[in-house]
Amino acid sequence: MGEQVHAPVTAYPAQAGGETGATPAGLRERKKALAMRRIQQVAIELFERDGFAAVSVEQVAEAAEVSPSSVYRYFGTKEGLVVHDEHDAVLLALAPSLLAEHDLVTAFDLGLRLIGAEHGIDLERTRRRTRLWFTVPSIRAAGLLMADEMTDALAHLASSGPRADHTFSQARVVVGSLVGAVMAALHQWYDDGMPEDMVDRMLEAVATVRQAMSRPTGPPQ
Amino acid sequence: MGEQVHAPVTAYPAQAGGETGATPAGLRERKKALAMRRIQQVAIELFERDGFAAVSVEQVAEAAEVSPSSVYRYFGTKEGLVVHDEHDAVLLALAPSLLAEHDLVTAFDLGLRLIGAEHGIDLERTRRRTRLWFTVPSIRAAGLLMADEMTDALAHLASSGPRADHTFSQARVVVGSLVGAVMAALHQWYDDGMPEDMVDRMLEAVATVRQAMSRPTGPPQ
DNA sequence: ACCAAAGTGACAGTGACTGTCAACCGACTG
DNA sequence: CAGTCGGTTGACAGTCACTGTCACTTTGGT
Repeated sequence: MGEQVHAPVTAYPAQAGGETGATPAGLRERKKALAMRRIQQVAIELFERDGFAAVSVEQVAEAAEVSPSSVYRYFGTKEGLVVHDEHDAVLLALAPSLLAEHDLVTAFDLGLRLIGAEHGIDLERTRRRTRLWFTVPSIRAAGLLMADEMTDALAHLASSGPRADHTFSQARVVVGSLVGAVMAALHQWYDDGMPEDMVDRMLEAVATVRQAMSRPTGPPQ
Repeated sequence: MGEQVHAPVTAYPAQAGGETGATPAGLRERKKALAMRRIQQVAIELFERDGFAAVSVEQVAEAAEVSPSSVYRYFGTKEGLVVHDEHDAVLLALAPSLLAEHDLVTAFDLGLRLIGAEHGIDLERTRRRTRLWFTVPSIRAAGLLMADEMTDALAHLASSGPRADHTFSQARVVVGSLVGAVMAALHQWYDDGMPEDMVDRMLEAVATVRQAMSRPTGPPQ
């Protein structure tokens, strides 16, 4: 029965109709997307100003002029207000074509550039969200769960397409390690004061892993 | 004020005195460790039987003959009852010596074997906890947060010791990718019905990453 | 205009989590 | 062995995240 799940982070409620282009067609969806953006904006500002714990979902709802019910419908959890990322859907939509033309690691590299560019457009927003990410444990947990689900989704795509040169099991491991590396890079980027080179950090991380792992240091004994 | 943090997972309350050998010295600590083990055992059984959501912390406390306050003091959150792992402290304690004698990836490999052996001793318990891990999103989130903190801790150790051939930044990325790979392997192990070869799966994962990442596929264009 | 479907807000209820405080117990002092 | 000191425990009260439900409204198609 009642229990604080903290979970349905990846339940992108707007994903229903299966979008293709940049701007959705339905007027209904557009309004929803707009409302979500406004609510998230308001929430992040309140969280940064007064502290995540000190702001209740009800306050966010009031400030955004919607009911608490709607906040939960849209974002699932309080943490979802911060970690929900509209660009995730874009990446997921683009992934198949990337994977059709490149090998896994290269496709990941390209996807990273794309996503990074999106985030670079509103870097200040990205900074605010990242600050909350590393400041509030429960937000980080929710974000990591999202990353985990993304890993799974990408591994599925990578192992199901035509050019798939990995089994699902292998793809999962490779994507998992890539995501792990990027997460670490994000952490380092945050520790360094979040300068403008976020994407470069992440790409560099992939390169670092490549180097460290390619050293032929077999299992000992 | 008042907020379900889901966080202090890595707060090993029993770690206070800085243990060295296998069995702690203080009688007080021993009782605490024993109580924690009993509580966790009871909790996991109840969760598996009735479902995580259907069992309240109060019920766990009652079944384990302690107060709810104590449960929270020991495990921090309801999820902590599942994800808390006594072996983590062991790994953390052993890591410095491993890192002093081997390079990062090799040390990780060895640590994996050790930890894996510990878990192999009570494989059924490990299976039960893993099942809950992948069944209940909030538990997975808590576990991922723990893994993240472990990553950080290991990266620190790897970059601070004498033999450190990585900066903290590099070590963090490498460990991050290794942990990511192992997590993916764990997921795959679960999907395959959790046979006896858990450790081998994880080691294989590291090898897979090594191979996938060593392919000289530089950034395109 | 009419209708079916989907979205919205109001409401009540559960339980996870926090902070506090008095009672208590194990560990060292003389 | 008595004393006492620091940390541990359990009781209690309070907050709020989250769930389920339902009447009401809005939207998109006829």
